[in-house]
Amino acid sequence: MTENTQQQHDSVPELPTQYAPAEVEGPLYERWVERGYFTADATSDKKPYTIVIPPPNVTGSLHLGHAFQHTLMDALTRRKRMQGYEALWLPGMDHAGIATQNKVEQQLAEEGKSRHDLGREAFVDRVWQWKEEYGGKILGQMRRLGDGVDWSRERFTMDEGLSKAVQTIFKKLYDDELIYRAERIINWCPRCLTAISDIEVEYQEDDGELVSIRYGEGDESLVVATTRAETMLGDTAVAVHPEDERYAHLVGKQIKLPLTDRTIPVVADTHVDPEFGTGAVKVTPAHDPNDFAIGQRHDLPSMTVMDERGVITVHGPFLGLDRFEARSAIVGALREQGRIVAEKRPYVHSVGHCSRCSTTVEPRLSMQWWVKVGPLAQAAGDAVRDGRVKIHPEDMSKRYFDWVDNMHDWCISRQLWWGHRIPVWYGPEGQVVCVGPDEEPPSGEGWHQDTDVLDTWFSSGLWPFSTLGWPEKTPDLAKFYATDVLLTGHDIIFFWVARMMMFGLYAMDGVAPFHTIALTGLVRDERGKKMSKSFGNVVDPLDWMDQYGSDAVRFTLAKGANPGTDVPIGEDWVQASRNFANKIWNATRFALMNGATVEGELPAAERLSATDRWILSRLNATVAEVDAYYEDYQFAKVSDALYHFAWDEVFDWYVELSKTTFMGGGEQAKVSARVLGEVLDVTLKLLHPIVPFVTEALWTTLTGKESLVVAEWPKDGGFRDAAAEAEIENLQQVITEVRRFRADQGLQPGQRVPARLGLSGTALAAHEGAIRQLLRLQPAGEEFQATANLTIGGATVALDLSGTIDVEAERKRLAKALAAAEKEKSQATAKLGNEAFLAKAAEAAVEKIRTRLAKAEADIERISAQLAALPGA
RNA sequence: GGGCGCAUAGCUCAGCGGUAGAGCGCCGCUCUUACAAAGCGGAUGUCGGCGGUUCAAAUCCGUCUGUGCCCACCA
Repeated sequence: MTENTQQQHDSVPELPTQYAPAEVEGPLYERWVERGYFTADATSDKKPYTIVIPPPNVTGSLHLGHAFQHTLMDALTRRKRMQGYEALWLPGMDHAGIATQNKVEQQLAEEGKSRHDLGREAFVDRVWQWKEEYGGKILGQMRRLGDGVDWSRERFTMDEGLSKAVQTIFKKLYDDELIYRAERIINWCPRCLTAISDIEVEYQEDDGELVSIRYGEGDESLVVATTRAETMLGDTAVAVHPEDERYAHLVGKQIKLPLTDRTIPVVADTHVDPEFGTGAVKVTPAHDPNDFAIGQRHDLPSMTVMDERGVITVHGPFLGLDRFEARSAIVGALREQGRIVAEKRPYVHSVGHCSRCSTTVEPRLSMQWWVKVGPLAQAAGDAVRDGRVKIHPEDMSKRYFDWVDNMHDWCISRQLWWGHRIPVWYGPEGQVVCVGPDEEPPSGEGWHQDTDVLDTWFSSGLWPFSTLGWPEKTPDLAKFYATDVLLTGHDIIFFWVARMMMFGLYAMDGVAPFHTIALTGLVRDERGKKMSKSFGNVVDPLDWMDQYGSDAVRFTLAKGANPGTDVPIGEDWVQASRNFANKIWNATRFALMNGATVEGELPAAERLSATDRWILSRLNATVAEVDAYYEDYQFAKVSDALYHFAWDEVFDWYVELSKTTFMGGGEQAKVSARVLGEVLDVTLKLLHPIVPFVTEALWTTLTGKESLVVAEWPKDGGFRDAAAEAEIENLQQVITEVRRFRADQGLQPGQRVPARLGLSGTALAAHEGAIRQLLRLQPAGEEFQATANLTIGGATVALDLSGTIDVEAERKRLAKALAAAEKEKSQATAKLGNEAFLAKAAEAAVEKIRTRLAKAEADIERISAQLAALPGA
């Protein structure tokens, strides 16, 4: 080691031999926040780059799905920040109406109370109290992950500004007649006691029972089939197909409804499928959406037979029974009367369940508020159709169109207490007044506000602009709207993405809320199975972060992020990523020990060794590659490219090849130290958006500069050196082949072998030191006897194994190589003998084959000679 | 009932018209200016089946099988 590098060595801070993320990560994050790196400036001249976080539920805690999406969003914003954008990643939480209300109701239940014991106002206070105490656990976890969000702009969907936004847009939609109130069949959850929208219903195949019941008497009777016998109490007709001759004589007649003293008409409706069941359908307008539609067409009365808890309200033997008890009781009663003509059980059919509590949904006739989605959805579809908004990956756009082009009106009122209360007042004489945010609600005798609140997704639909201050014309809104990328799971395209598109276009004068929708898959376990509590395979990312570091978790997730596809993750993989972080750590340690530096100009190309030029050429190519992948949201490819470049090319080959140079000292060592510094500088920058902690710790040590968070993103300087790349590839081949030979000969890795190298006339001459070093080859002494001669890529390596050469092993090795080369030759020859191929294939393809052939022929000649030269041949 | 996707090494996945790849796992040998959480070397595939297009198919088309997801007012 030269004096100079020794000096630098002494001045370098000591790094431990293992990276300890737990000690590094926390303090770094706090420092970033304190220095305001993540705080965006609405007044800056820089171009904005904005991402709003999909607001996690206030009740939520960080799961791998969040960790995954956050890693990607963080990587995007960190890179853009480094590229000189005014980057804003805006955090916040969703009040999560039903989920939160359920949580607090549970808490109350433990005290033996219900929300009704408290009353509305006190209950809502209690929820706020809960939020302060337990809510937002996820925010702390986001810090652990390293999320570079702007905490000064944190928002909550129930905060004052956002509530104002909700009221403003409600009023605007109401005035534009895009919000209306109507009595319809809605999905009702008898446990949550509220209406829910269509997409909050999850259908699953349940075992049911299809019973066929005879309605009417004698000639004037027919058989209907149903899985929901309890609703028959509310039947107000039977429907048949108009062209169904079996029932033509009954259409228009009244028949007796069993178990009641009512008669109901038989109506003809084309909705009925004559092929299905008996071709006759009982019609219960108040408890089934299809029946409701039939009822509308035939002007049938609606008869509600259940209350909001699903309890029968019809006087008689079934009064007070729960809907499922009533079902069996009614079937039993009908059986006694001999009216059950057929039963089929189990009968598997699709049944709707509440997505919040899994209770079977009860379709129910009720008065609710609706958004008329037609024009809004049209605009939302058009924005994607005409390319103003792009969906990644593209095939997901089909799903988006399926939805927006077929959307039903959206039921937005919820019979809950926690949420944005509907800003409508009703007067004593039936007046209905929608009140804007700056207006006084009507007061006086008989006036009262609607008691319902809005669907949670109503306020989250405003998120990309409400969080920036809308409806006020704030500097933030001007600077950061429209946002750039919306990154979220494909599972909430309908819940959230489509709604933001509708509201954004509507409220912001046709400007879409983002130009790109990047959809991610879902995180799964290492066997590709969905993570769920019932499988017991749910992993808390915090555990892994504690054990392996946040960077390891982040890198693993990014490496799995193939566009739109699900991401499997297992602990082994996190370990592998931790190993990678450790590798980066140690490579940098090595560099520091050898005086790597970023000080001073990078030496001109003429002063660089081929090894230096090779790595710089590869470095620049990698910058270009990584940028291209980032622009295409190919995070897996970004990570993969960096992993291999860093580990294989820089940490293995370049570092190993440079060791001789460093040991040699002198001018060349100084040059390489500068090159290694450069390579590390750029590599750490490239890695930083994905693994921010370890890179920050190392980079600040390496450069002595303030922070990588605000460092400049590398640019492809355009430096390429094909000759150097070819030369180093050749060098790698020589080394690999000799190593293989050594391994075949059973030589131990460290064992030194006398060797004579024939490199003159090849570009490899300059690498003799490295070759000898990496292959443990000693100079040939007086007694040197070449017992093995290897020829690789124009170089010859003669080794003296002092008679210990394992001729059999060598013969086997060579025979194998010869067979491979001969196969290669015959393949290439066949190809080149193919007229059609020569005529039609691209010139480059043909040239490639020719090169292969030439190489194969040379190999055959060489290997044959070596075989012949073997003792005893 | 419609729509979309996927089947490639033991596992999880890239590749998507011109010599089958990665990570993990597996088998050897090694403390060698950083790193054993490492290094070096090695083994492993009728690219789901069958047909077709092409000079050339894991890659394009058809079909079958298996599998996953989404949508739907399946009485």
